[in-house]
Amino acid sequence: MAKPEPNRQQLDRAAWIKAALDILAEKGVDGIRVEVLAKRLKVTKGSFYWHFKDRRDLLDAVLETWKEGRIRDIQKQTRAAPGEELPRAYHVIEVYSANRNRKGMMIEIAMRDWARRDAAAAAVVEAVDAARLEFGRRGFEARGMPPLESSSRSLLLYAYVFGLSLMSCGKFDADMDEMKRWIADRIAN
Amino acid sequence: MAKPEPNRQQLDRAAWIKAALDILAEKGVDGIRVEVLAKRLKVTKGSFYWHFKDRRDLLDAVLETWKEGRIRDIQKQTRAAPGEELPRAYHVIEVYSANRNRKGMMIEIAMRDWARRDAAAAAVVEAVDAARLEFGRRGFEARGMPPLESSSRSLLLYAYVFGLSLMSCGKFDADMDEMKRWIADRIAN
DNA sequence: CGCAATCCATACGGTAGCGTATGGAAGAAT
DNA sequence: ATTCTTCCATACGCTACCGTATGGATTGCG
Repeated sequence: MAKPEPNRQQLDRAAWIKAALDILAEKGVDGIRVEVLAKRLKVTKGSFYWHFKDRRDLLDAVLETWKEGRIRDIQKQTRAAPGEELPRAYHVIEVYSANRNRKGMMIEIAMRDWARRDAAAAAVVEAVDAARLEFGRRGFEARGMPPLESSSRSLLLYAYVFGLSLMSCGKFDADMDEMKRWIADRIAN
Repeated sequence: MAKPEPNRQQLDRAAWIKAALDILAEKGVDGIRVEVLAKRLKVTKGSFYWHFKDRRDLLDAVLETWKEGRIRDIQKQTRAAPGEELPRAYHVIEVYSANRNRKGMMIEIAMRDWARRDAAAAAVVEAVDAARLEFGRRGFEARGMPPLESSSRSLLLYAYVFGLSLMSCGKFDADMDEMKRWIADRIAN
């Protein structure tokens, strides 16, 4: 009768996708190799080719999974705290610019590197970026800022956050925290 | 007597490094394969292993070449227009955020993705970033801004520029140019 | 129990790429 | 002219991976 998922001990697509995301964070897209994943999951690729048509099938599934997750995150935040747009801007900077959320940030970078060469990945990244920018824009507009300024601040915010994550992830200065605070203020106020 | 370079018709290290940088921009580090480069240069890998010990030797040379080029660019700009710090900030944003300099931007991204997994690459990227940030900081300080603010603006400027280049390279909005102008103003003034 | 579907292991052929070994061509040195 | 150095071609073995084919094990179901 094809019940959804009663109690599955064996691997399913989700397990492969999760493993693929792990490697994506570590090694980039080119690191996603089916035989490597199989070894990591303690199975052989016979399993893989049962669940997936080929490697590309997995990659598409990874893209779709990541996209849905990011979009859902945005929607969650949107519903979460209406009327608290200012602290939210700081929070975004906090979460993404720190060494916390390291893996998530790694995936972000890998995704964008991937998007340079893959049309499907580019489309996914673009959709996620659009959603985030729109989210940020609404936050600033809710504080009474005009449309152009809101869009600009939103773009500045996200570009800054991602750009910072690219900068070697190291510290350039002892006053990094103060600098970050100055910048967050500059963007949000 | 080993004269430096009278008139060389054959390939030398520089040719391989240049080809490697081309592929780096197109496919990322993992795209740099010696047999692929050889085919592109119309030779066999017999040539490659004459000029380089192994693939890693080439990668290190690529890193060193890129690093020296970026540092030299900074120094050139530093000497070029002292006293014109404001238009220079706009110019940086212009040059890097546009679709011009596309290949250079591609290499920047590939380098940073590379730096996630390779210590040598990370060190190079960090050195280049440090030089650029210091360059920007001096620019703002020359306009009379205090140290912390200058450092912060410099960091914001570069993080924004690189972050923007990650955002799918597509347009999110019809008013993109106006937004960029607003942002440039926000960063520089 | 027997049967069928589900999920995985094993084995195979094929390509791409690394690094080595060796020979050959072309010019420089003597 | 012979020899030596420089630079590249060819051929080889080896590993990592992809995708397929096929058989085996387990589980739900009649």
